[in-house]
Amino acid sequence: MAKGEDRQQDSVDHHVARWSVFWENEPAFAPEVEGALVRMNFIQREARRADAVAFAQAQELTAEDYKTLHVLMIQPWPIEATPAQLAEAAKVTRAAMTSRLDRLFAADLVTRENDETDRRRVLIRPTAAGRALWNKYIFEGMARDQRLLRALSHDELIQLNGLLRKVVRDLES
Amino acid sequence: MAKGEDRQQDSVDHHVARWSVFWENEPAFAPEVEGALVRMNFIQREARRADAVAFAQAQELTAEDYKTLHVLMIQPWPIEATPAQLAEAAKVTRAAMTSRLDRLFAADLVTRENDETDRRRVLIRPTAAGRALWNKYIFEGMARDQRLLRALSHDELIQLNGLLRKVVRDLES
DNA sequence: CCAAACTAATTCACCGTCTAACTATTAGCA
DNA sequence: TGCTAATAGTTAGACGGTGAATTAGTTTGG
Repeated sequence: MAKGEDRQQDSVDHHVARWSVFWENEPAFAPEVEGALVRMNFIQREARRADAVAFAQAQELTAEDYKTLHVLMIQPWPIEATPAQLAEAAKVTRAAMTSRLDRLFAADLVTRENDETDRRRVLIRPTAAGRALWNKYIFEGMARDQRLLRALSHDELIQLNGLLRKVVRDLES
Repeated sequence: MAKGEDRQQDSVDHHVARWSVFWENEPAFAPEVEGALVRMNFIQREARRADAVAFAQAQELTAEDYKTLHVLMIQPWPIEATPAQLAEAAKVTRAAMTSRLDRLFAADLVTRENDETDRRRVLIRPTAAGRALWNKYIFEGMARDQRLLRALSHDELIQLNGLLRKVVRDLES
């Protein structure tokens, strides 16, 4: 803003401009910080909404259950995982993963198998139907993601990842 | 990546690199798109987690209830709003807002008043205690947000907002 | 070698959200 | 005017998540 080139605004600019009136001389208020977080929130929300709509129409499975299937399919190990590994990958608690796996198991999309070398553990594997369903939706999901960020050129996407990567690295250290 | 300058990686780079093996020649798979979305998700999740921790320690109010108080305090109108307006600002359904307001009302942080000019409507106003509580937490929240994005310089934050603004404007149109 | 500590998966109670239905009130229009 | 449609807020029931407690199996150290 105020850079000679009169950049187009979004709704977040309006919100932040109004807040700035409250906290004009307040050092804790950083408009660029608040703006960036609100915008990321907006984009994420839109992504979840689009996913939910797609899976609601499909009727075959929920977005959550697809995500579970997805983290199972892209495990580093061939094609099996424990509930705990899946819970970590999907970023939910183990209790939540148990209930997700109940549904996938009931729909014959995964198998539960006792690990004989450590009998506390359970090994989850996708069935043929599970693999087929994942294949059916994986590319549609990617297409939705591309549509979401279609406003950015390839170079801009690389630039965006560069900035986000700095933040993530800092938070991970 | 592969630009002469050997940039530091984050965990998302590893995931995406592994996925790339699956979909090497698949045009629907855009590593920069998936990376950007996963990173935004990571950052948002971290923000929510930090907020939840802060309010759990405080014991006075949940992060959700604070957010409700917040959207009430920063309304464009002097300092009153209907449940519907608050629901839209907080991005939850009206039903969810009803239950949030029940809690705030029970804690004497807001008042409910019948609008005599349109008797379907209810006007919500913060009490003195509600205003005080908002004031108590607003700057801590801003400080958390700044800490979250501390890895970026001022210029980088402006750059980041420029990119995100493009995406948001596209999605809003 | 066995008790204590740890780990894996599950169950349970509770929470906050959502959708859909319902009540009350207002607006539109024949 | 009086009927219909739209709108504001709430309520009811289901869903998915969490954290704590439970059951079962494994590891560790005196």
